[in-house]
Amino acid sequence: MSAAPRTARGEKTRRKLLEAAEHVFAANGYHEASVSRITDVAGVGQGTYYLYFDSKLAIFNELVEDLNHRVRQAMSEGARGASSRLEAERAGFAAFFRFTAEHPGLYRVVREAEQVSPDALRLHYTRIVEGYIDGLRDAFDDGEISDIDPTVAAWALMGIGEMIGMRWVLWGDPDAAPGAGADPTASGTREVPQHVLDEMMRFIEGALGRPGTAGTRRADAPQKEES
Amino acid sequence: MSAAPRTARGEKTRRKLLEAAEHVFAANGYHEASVSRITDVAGVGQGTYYLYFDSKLAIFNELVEDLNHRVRQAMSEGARGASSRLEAERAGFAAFFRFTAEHPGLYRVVREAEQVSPDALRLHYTRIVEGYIDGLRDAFDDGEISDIDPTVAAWALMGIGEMIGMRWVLWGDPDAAPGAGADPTASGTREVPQHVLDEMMRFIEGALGRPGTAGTRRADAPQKEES
Amino acid sequence: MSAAPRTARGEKTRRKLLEAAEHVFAANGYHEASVSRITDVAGVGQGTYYLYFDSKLAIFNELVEDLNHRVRQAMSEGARGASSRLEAERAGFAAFFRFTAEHPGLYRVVREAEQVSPDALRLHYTRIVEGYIDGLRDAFDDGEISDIDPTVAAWALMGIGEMIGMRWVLWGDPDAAPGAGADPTASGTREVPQHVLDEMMRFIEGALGRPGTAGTRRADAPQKEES
Amino acid sequence: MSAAPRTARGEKTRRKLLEAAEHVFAANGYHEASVSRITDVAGVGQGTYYLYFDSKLAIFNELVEDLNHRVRQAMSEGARGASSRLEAERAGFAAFFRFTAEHPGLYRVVREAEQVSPDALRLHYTRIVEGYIDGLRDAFDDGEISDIDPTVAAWALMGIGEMIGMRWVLWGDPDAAPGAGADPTASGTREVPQHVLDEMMRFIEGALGRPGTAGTRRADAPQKEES
DNA sequence: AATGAATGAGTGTTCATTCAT
DNA sequence: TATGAATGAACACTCATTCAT
Repeated sequence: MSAAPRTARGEKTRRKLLEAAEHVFAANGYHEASVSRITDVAGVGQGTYYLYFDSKLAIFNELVEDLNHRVRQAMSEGARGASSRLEAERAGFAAFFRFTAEHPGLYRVVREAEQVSPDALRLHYTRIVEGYIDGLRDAFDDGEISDIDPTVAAWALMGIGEMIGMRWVLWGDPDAAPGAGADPTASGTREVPQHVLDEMMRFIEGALGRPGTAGTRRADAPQKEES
Repeated sequence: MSAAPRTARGEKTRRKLLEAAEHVFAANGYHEASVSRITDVAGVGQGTYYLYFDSKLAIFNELVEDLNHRVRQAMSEGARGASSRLEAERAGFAAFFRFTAEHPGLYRVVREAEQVSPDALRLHYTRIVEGYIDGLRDAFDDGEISDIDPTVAAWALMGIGEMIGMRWVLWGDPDAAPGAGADPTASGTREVPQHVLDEMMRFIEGALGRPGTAGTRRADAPQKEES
Repeated sequence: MSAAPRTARGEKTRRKLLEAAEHVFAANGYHEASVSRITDVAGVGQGTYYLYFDSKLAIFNELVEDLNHRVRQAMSEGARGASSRLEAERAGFAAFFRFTAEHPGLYRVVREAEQVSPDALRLHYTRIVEGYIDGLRDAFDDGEISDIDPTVAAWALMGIGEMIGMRWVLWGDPDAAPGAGADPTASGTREVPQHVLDEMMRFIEGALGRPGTAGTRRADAPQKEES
Repeated sequence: MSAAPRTARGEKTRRKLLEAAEHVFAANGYHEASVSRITDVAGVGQGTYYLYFDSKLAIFNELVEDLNHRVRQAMSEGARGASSRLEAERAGFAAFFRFTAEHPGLYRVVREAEQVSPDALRLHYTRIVEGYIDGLRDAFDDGEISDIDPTVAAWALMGIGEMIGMRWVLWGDPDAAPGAGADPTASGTREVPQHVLDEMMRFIEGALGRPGTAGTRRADAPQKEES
């Protein structure tokens, strides 16, 4: 049975393990990572691991959780201070891409979570999507966007960000030889090109439409979140 | 070294292995699957596997390839006979969701490919995206959509389909108890609700804009030209 | 059960298998070699092998036997026509080294036989040694060498040839980096340097002593009676 | 990665594994031996093995190394206290044969090393030979032997010892039925008969010759070690 | 709190051999 | 006579987890 650390020393050990796990999972993916590699990197004994975590999965879940907090924080910080809804949206995406570029392992870890810990994955996406939904609701209420179902739109936005991020941040140069972009050790400093971000925003802007215009005809049938 | 089957019997065995592999990978994911599980399901000896495939990875790659052909075929068949570009688009997505519902393993396999065989994954997405790009180019040439960069738009569409599919086809009912949607053995017959498909298409329709305008020009092109 | 070939075609197939086996065993050693590699090289089906040989070991034994005939033949041919016993001895060794150089696999195969098929190994050495014994007996009878026990001397000669052959033919250049001489694919064309052969013969000549004396009598029997 | 044991318990386990490996390799040869057989004999779990050794080969190499130290030690201890060079030589050989008789696996292991770990084999022989070379040099300097090239002579001595040891220690009684001497489990208590040792020493004594006598005529061309 | 030693079930893969055709 | 398909036991090696200290 793992236990919460009861001392400052224990607290520190636990943090070391989490940090080590992030690196190891990011570099190798869940299955390639091993508990002993994590404890090596953390500089603690193998047995120590099980003082703080019940299993290999436990630390992974915690990591996904942690990553989720951090992306969302990065996104809302990025969006903060934007002068318009759309600008905020754009800044949020940019922050997301930046975070992905700086933590390419995030992507790997999260996508592998699908097989490893589906609940963690669902929670991760759902929380981000909830942020989008709130934003879309507010935007609609403020008359800035059309009456599109915010839940559907939010998941669409999630997908757009994920795919564009994968394509331009993780894979990087499109002309790279096959295999190159797949190098897990490739530096994650690639940026989404300005032009791509622009076009993506045009796409989204169009999608979300204009209030009181075409595409808003269903205002009379206000959407619940769920179908 | 694996060999292509030289006899009808061998051909049959190879097919049995591929089918077994699809089920086993779909149910368990790549890492949880084992070659011996595959050969058990196929009803052949373990050694027989290596007569046809060089490694565990080899059959996985072949499977991703195969799945890629099949989704794309399903999508273009679904889209065939549509009376308009948008209808075709919608039919394509519907076919994609149907395929996903019928082969939930597709999703699992393809997403895990990111860790396991990144090249296979890239090829998979890229091929689908290329189809989108072609369609978007034609649509633009025919004056049906705005001048948005087709590559960016195509990846956005890919993301939308992927995420909506994950959310509504694979996870199914949103109120399901956590864990339920993750059940790998859960039947894959869920459909994307009509309303979600509608809203998603509204989103896309808006995104791709109106011909002769920027995607954002849409507001000043009043609704009379609404289709 | 294997069978002797009953047709000319069968005879040819059997020979192809033996030749292939020689190459494969020589290149890889017994354990690394596989029956399927042999049949591949021979250009026949795997099943065909078992028409002619009962097991993997069977062909190995036959090969050792065959090799034994060939070295002995090479040695006696080499020695033929020598004008004196010692010259014959030297020519025999030279032929042995030449054979080893041309068939480096011989060495490998024979030495591995120790673990694989000890009887074959014993027979191999014993037969060669018997040749030495006969020669030594004749030499003694002709008053050319001392009265040393021919059996002991013969085994000593066997050891000398084997070790010198290993050291100078198989390992080749003494300054070669470790690992280099071990390369199983290294060409076996190295020769025992003249000087080494000379010194080795001096060694043997001294060992076999002078007729009518003990091997150790030699010092007081000065060189005038040198043959 | 294997690790050096950090505790007394670990030290003990490592030793148990090495001892078990010696027995198992000696009895079965490298290829027939299995890691699990070794761990069974050692009485530890399979995984434990890999705590101490990186591979099956690693323990084999260590064993050859270890055996090498032990034979050489046995040989120099055997030779210690001999009153003359020749007596020392004889005592060294006798010790070698005794060691072989007590550790028949030595032979098997070392000779199989040729296929398995050629570098280890070369090192093994080379080290023993170096001891011979030193002895021969000293003997020459002391005027006890002729000027024969010490390197060549040393390898010849190595070969003589090896072959005589194989013939009389490992195979034992010459009239034994074929197969008997090959029994890997046969007790290794056989001795080289007195007569054989005597004759072998006569052979060697003659070979090394007397200083300033026939057979030494090449004193004017002092030998370098290498041709 | 911390550790390193120990475990054993499980993995992908190989290969001598058999057999139906 | 010849074959290629099929087999399954065996192997080296890994790793999440447990435990005595």
